[in-house]
Amino acid sequence: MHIDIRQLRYFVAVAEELNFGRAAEKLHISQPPVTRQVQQLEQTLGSPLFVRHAKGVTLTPEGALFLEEAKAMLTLLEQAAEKVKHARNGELGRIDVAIFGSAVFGRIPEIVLAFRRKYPAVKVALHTMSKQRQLDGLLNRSVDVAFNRLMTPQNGLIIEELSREPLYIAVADSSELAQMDAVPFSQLGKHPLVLFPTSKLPGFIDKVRDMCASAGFVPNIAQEVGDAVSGLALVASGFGICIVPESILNVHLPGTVFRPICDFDGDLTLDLSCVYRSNEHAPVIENFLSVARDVCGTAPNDTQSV
Amino acid sequence: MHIDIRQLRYFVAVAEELNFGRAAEKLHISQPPVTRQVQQLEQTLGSPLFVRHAKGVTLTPEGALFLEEAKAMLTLLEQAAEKVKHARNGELGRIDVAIFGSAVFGRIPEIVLAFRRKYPAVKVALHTMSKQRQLDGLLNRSVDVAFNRLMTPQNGLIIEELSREPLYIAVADSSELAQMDAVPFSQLGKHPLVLFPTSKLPGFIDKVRDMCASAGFVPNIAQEVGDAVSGLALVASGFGICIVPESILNVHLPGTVFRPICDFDGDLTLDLSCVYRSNEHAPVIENFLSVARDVCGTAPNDTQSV
DNA sequence: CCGACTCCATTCAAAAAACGTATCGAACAT
DNA sequence: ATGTTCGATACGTTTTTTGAATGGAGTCGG
Repeated sequence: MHIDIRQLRYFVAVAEELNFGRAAEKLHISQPPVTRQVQQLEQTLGSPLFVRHAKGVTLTPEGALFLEEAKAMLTLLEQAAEKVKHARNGELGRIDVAIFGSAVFGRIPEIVLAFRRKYPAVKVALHTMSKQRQLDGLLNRSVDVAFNRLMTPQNGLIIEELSREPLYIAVADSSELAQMDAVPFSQLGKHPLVLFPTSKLPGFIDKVRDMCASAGFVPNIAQEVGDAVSGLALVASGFGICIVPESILNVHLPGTVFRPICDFDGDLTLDLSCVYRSNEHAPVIENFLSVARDVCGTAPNDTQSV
Repeated sequence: MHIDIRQLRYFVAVAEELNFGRAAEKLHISQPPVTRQVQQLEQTLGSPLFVRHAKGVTLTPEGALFLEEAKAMLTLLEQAAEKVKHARNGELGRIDVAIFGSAVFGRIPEIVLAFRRKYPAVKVALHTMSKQRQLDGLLNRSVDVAFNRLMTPQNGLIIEELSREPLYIAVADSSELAQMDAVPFSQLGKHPLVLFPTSKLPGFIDKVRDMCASAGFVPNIAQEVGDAVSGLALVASGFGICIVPESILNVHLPGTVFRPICDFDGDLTLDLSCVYRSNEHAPVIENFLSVARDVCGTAPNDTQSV
């Protein structure tokens, strides 16, 4: 009643040799099983596949038709097995990567491009989302790798720093600060600050407050904006100044210039980290991480977890 | 070492239920065989397909990938069996039909269209060729059904008359014959005849000679032409007259008119027959023949064979 | 015309594989 | 701690598959 792969193999062998005996030889078995399996196949299909005559056999029209189908199935089977092997090597599949808004100005595009070049059969799905959604996504497995900054350690997740960017000040080119080669940190207290909202980059606002406190003043936070480009636009319009990581220097907005910060002996950098599940060892993800490390020139063990 | 259809079925069942026990129930077997077949499949694929945890199982990425492939294979298998069944019913496949040059003016297009409408999945290949090539093609199986006229019985082939057309005379409209409602047969001796060459329609020239002999004169064969339209063109140019079967009346060539023949008590018709192998019982061919008979309104037993 | 040969089908006993019952063991939940 | 759920394992039984031997139909050459 049921068709068997073996029946297909035997049938194809006979169809190719047009001779039961030689087919059996090719299959490294004796001839009777070949006869029986083909007979069985013919019975389940309800139609003879060969016409037997004294000198070998020939395919019936139905046999010729079924030969095509049988071959297709056998190759499909092999290809399926091959695909699984490739998936196992992380060369095939899909990876969901969560990024943050201004990530497109940094090294993340480089990473994705390098990965796509190395593993063209892997589908990379990029999702821009907030830090909290990234964490949720990682835990409910809708995200495999998340990129963000200033991550706080989290149960079951590994945070791996890929690079660390110095902070710059974005100022209007009409501003007096634009005249300086580098802006002393103390100036931050004397100008209105444009910052990213807490929901988008939690921790950054606290980091700025801490830095200012250590320098003995409180920042004058004038406005929170949703994304880096909007912030720069406000800066250009003379609204205030903005603290940005180095990658934002790739954004050339008329009316704004970037200046390094001087006269501060604390930490004036912002990290770029990737986050992934600690219990996950899918080859696709590991391959992606290793490409990311490669692009950023870091070793795989610069990690912190809980 | 080898993947089995059963393994695929069991795997798909488990993947759909995400539970070995329920899958076994659905398959109407006990649970251990399911476990074993899936284990075996995983081993041959070299990759786990499920992660087992206390409450059922979930698919690994490789498992999800292989599930798609497995389903595709199973449906392909069913479709293949279905196709064979259709081929067996003559609803699928290919048929090679040989026709003669001027057949396009007769009922053959009707037949082919009716067949295509009834069996849209069958590919009909039409080949225009000479009578001898038709016979060769039938014997070497490159042709399944041939249409022609005045066939002589042949070993292994069945000749079946589908219709019988009265003969007409094609004359130039400027000719005196065009004035008559019907042309007396005796007039054929008094005008030059345009005929088809022996190679294209063997027998027709002899038939004409015989008819003339029985009427007591010899025809004046002026010219042999390759096809009916060329013959009519010669007629229009005043070269002579032409004996044509009724279906040629569908050809409206300016300068020619057709007239029935009168005053002859012998046979003034030409047959349209189809020829096929007597030992062949492929359903596609039988279906085609039955459509041809249907279109021509003949019974299936108007045959002559050797 | 007859015997040798080729090739597919069948028989039958042995080997292999699949199955089911019973049981184990781990992971939760109460 | 105890019961429950669910997948894995052990093992005896049944089913299926296999191979060697044989049968039987058709073909070829002398």
